[in-house]
Amino acid sequence: MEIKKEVTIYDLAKELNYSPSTISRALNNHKSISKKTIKLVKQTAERVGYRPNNLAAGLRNNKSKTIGILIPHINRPFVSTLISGIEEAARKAGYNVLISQSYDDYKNEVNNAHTLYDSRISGLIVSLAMETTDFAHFQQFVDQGIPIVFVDRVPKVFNSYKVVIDNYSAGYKATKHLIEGGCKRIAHFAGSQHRNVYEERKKGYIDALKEYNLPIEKELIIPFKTLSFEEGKKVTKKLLEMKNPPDGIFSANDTAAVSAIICAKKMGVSIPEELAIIGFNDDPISSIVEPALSTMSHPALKMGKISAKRILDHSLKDLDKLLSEVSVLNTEVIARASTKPIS
Amino acid sequence: MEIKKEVTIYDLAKELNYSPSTISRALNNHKSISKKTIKLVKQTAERVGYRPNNLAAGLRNNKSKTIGILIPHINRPFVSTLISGIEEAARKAGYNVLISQSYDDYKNEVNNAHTLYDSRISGLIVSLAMETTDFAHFQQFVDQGIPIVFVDRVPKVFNSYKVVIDNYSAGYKATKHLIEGGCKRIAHFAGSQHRNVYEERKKGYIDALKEYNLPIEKELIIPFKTLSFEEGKKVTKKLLEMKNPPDGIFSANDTAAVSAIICAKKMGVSIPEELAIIGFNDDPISSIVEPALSTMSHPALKMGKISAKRILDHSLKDLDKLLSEVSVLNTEVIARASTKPIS
DNA sequence: AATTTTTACGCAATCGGTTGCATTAATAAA
DNA sequence: TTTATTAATGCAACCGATTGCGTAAAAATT
Repeated sequence: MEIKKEVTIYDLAKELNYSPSTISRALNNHKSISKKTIKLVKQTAERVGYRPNNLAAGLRNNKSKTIGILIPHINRPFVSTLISGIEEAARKAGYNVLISQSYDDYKNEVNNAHTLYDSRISGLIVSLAMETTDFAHFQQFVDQGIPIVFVDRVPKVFNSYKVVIDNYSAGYKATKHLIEGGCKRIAHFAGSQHRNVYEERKKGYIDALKEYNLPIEKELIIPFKTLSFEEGKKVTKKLLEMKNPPDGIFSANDTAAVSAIICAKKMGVSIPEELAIIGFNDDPISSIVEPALSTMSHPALKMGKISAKRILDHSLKDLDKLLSEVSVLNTEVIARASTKPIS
Repeated sequence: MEIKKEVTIYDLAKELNYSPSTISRALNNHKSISKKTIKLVKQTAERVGYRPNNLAAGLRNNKSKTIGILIPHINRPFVSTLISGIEEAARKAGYNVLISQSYDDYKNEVNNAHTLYDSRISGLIVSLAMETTDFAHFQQFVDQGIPIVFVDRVPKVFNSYKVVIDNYSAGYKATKHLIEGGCKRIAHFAGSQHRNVYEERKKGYIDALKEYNLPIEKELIIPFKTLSFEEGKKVTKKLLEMKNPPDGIFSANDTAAVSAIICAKKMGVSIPEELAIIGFNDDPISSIVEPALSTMSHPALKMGKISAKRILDHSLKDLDKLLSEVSVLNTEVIARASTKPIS
């Protein structure tokens, strides 16, 4: 199988008796090239099947029109929708999207950051691994003026773009929703306290309890490792076997919340009467489980689009300036059958 | 903000008094470079924070170590898991992964194929858009000897790598499962007949009916556009309002199947006694819905890994030769509560 | 008509690795 | 010791697009 020779701007130049510079400028709509020439060049390019070589352009510009994504796991509803939003915005702007998953492992995150850097991406979108506390692997991007957008799971200290929801407020709202439904003993399924999202949700939970003069009980605040289905079932079983079991659960994600519903039902505990449950994320399973899970909305698509936009707009900006813009999106309680109506 | 000068192999060359060629070869473990030199070069590279420029290497080699993915929608369980599998295998081999979604639109698919080509990917993994019937946009890859792996939704005619499940057999098994549970009138939620997956599932369905001497009734074979939740509800309602409603449904995906369960329950139809339902894919919702949905397994992660492997191994192969290998994976009935046990 | 400005384009260097073809030094074989 | 090999490295061209600077021709201005 012979490989066809690719057509380059040099071929176009020869064909049209122009210099490669003119071809290049014509293809990029450079203002110093006449409309007529531009049209001619583009038509010819189309006709002969010219395709630009991003690698060559990228090398020359020292940056490819590519956004890199570094997330824990692709195959989770929130993340895949986030990526979808990024991809859509990026593609509209003529950018490609590189993905990599850390599997919530710090070392993978470091390696992937380097690998993405090697492709001279023009921006990086990151959702941190569960236990990442050191951010040196992002420094090289900063050194090169490459914008970083942290999304959802963001560092507290690192100076950069951030796109988040108000997790504190969300935790507060979720807990308040349970309280207003009549819950007196509310357990919390908490994620890693290294991560802002889980730390803040927990704070919101605690402050809501305080607000309503409910006691904060250590044994009702369960630290999870991964907020998985299995973990959720185990924890729920233990909780319900307590002499004084909780009458409400605020879970930091839907997966664990759904497992709680299933476990509680199996144990004959009625939902929401004996145990009200609210989750987080509005995953597809949350509206399918029975009773349907009340949860907090999580605008994944929008967060993705905003993140991409931050990067796309970055080059237009005064450097130094707005490098640390934080976008905080709103979330709301999605009340369904797993919690009681406000009494 | 000043941008730090990046360190290149030329800097390493100067630092170590070697030529750039030697540095390059050392970094790539070329056999003609002494172990000592290799070690020295790599240590120095590490120390001074050298990072290779993929764009430069890619330009020279006319191919970047990158796998391109072209799928309809990222945020679907099957697809995001497929991507996860691809990403994992690719990264292990030092490859990056570019993603793009067609949104099941032919024109997007064409554009994205070109855009991915522009990045000189070393292989393309495609799951076709719903209505794609022309494959000219893939020709440029063939012309350049760039391997294409079609996965799940594959063309019938295009000569290329393919990774699929045996959809015919799966359709047959699913239908047989319903029949053996006692169903006599089985409806089928069918997808676009342009796509192998849906066409073959339907054939399997039909042949199973024939096998068991059940009549094939046109009005029970429902052509869906997108197999969405909304579509599923509408169709189910109509079906159940027939004078002679079906007692079983084989849906070509889980989304529509779950919607059927929910709709049937709402209408007071008992599942599986009056209506047995089996879906396809084993999406997370299928085990959460009540009654839990029987479905066909769909080895997304494995399909992803195999697809990536095809591309990674491609360069090792005799060209011309095995360019059209087809990998067919097995699927099984996952029997749950939405179908009756074999009688 | 002479001068200035604008328009439209070309020249050539550059981005950072890679690699075929030397070349030199070191080792082995004769 | 001489010659043949082998090992280790350097030279220089190349990949394809971009862009600062220069220039000729056309248009505008005086």
